[in-house]
Amino acid sequence: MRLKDLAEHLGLSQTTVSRALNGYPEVSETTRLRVAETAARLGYRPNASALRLATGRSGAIGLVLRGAGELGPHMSEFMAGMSARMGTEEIDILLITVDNFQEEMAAYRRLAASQKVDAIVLHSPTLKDPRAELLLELNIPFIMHGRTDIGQPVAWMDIDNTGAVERATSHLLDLGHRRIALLNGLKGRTFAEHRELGYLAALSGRGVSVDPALMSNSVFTDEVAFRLAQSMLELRPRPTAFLPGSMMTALGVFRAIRQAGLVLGKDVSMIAHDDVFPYLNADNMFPSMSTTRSSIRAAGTRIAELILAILAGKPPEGIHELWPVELVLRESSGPPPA
Amino acid sequence: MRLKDLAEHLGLSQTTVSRALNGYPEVSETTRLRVAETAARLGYRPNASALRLATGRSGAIGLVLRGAGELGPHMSEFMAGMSARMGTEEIDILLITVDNFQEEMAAYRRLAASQKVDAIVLHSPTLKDPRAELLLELNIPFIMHGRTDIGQPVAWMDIDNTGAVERATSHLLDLGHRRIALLNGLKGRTFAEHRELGYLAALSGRGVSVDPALMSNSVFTDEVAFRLAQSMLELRPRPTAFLPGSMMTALGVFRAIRQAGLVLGKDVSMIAHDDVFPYLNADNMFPSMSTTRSSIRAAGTRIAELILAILAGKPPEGIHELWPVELVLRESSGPPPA
DNA sequence: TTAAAAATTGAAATCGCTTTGAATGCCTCT
DNA sequence: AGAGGCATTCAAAGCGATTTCAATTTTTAA
Repeated sequence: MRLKDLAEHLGLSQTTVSRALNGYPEVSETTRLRVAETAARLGYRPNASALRLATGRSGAIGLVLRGAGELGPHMSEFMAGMSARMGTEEIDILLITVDNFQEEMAAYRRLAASQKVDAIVLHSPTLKDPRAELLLELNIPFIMHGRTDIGQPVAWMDIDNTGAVERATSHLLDLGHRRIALLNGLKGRTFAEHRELGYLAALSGRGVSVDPALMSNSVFTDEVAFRLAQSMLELRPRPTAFLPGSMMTALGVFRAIRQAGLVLGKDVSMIAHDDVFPYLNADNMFPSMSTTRSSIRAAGTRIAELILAILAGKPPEGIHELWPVELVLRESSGPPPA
Repeated sequence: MRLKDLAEHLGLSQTTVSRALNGYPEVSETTRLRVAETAARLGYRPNASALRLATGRSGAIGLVLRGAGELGPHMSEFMAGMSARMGTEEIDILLITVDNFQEEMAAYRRLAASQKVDAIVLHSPTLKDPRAELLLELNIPFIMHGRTDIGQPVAWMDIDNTGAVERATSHLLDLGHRRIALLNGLKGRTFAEHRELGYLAALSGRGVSVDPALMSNSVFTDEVAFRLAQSMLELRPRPTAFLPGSMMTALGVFRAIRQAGLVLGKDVSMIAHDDVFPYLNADNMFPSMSTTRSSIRAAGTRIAELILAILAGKPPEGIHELWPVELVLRESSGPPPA
């Protein structure tokens, strides 16, 4: 069922039918109703490719994932959030996976040249992210989940990682902890650097010296965290508190603590960063987990909203949004053992 | 940079340039080379919308998720697998989320009418899945991850859930277990029904009676599993073995076992189904986890391959693929306590 | 040397929509 | 009654590619 068929069926021209369906004013109310009714009855939907070609809008936004493994729990929550918002509009999400940095850059060039997407979501930025520079150069609208500093203004939305870790660290220091381990994300990632800043600021604020052995950078998986925590717990004096960068990491640390015969919340404290996974509730753990909390799904929804705003004409360079992070104290954090 | 510009730049017609780029035989080797070189140098890429309109192929395959929450660890692994394969081709994945069954059906109708996708991947089927009937009626190619019985042949790829659970259950029975708890997926889902079949077959094969209190149906999350296992462990006589349907479920059961002061692998045995998550390794758990194993990511890759085959003309009704499931015995399973 | 066949190129139609510019009919006003 | 204005409608020109069919040039064969 093409527009042409529908028009013939109605005894009208394509022009009029198109206008009626798209809500243009120069169509009489009676025809509009008749057209709408018939279109609905016959299940007419404009051909997506034709519509895109005619309007010059692809009606899609792109998300490029590096290494397929990047599609983990964090990313899928984020996407769920984006998708929930985009579903309402007629915009869909294009998922592209690449194997490395080179391919990622190539993918952006391809997306731009083929005009497959109207905008791009950039995530997991580094401090000076060349991808942002490329997209700027390619002149394709984009928004960054996170921040980068490339000398030119870009649209971004981020959470206050520095503030979050600073508060958590300060709280532990207030409780009397002096050996606090930070299980951070990969070196070079903006969020990890920001968290480190918060950690260091809190320590130096109280005049506590920094022990590099208590700082690690890695991916956020149960397993890696288990090993890291395990070896840290062998240090003497051993750390009395942990700051795992994600809930997955927290699970690994938790295991290491138990493995060492220690009790979480008594012998060792922990404040994890919680991106709020529906299937991993900090409240329902034993002991319940103290967290710095910020819903990554909500972030996805917000990013989608901001993209829509950009596509509607809002200047990207003005879009900067920093979300505060909650500190939720539960049973896993307490004073250090005497 | 449009084809027209490129053609003018080369002093050739659009026809010839198009042919040269698409590898048609009626173009001299020298021109082809010249065209290819220039196109690469100028970074020409055909406009995706125009190409789609002209060829009638949308170059995308659709994946509809119900309730955004469906985009959990299983789905993202599956998608990672699909995406890895699709990336090689010029086919992208369209992600659509809907809120309920009605909307899902509507989404398929929309996809079909607007010709936004060339094919659809159907997942998490029920025993008689109306979505499959709809897609058949809409005459849009699709493949099902899982199985359904609607009286007409559809393309599918599935793992042998029945066989997997039957073997795991039989093994536990052989070890002497008599009270074996099955933590199954949602009632009505084909995979869950198939697993139940395997469970029941193994029990009746050894003349062991079925206790409905040891069978549950739920989503696969840590939390729910924890509660279910906790209440099952209060039964007397209590179960001596668990069959959790996923690794998330296994973690919850694990917690419940420890919470009850019992030791996994000694007091209670466990064989979990492992979909192979890169961040949750059965081998590295303590104790290491016995599993029935089948990579859901590999399944995604295979589904992508089968879709490509269908798009290339292979008749869907002949595509049926049943993957065997490995039984990997590790420390979490042993004989019941004396 | 020339006719026929093969290789190579191009003009124009096509895909299904939106949108511009023109046309039609009907009022209203003088 | 005729002109100007408004509300509707439509024919046709894009959008940027592929593909059909025709035209031209080059090879081959007689």
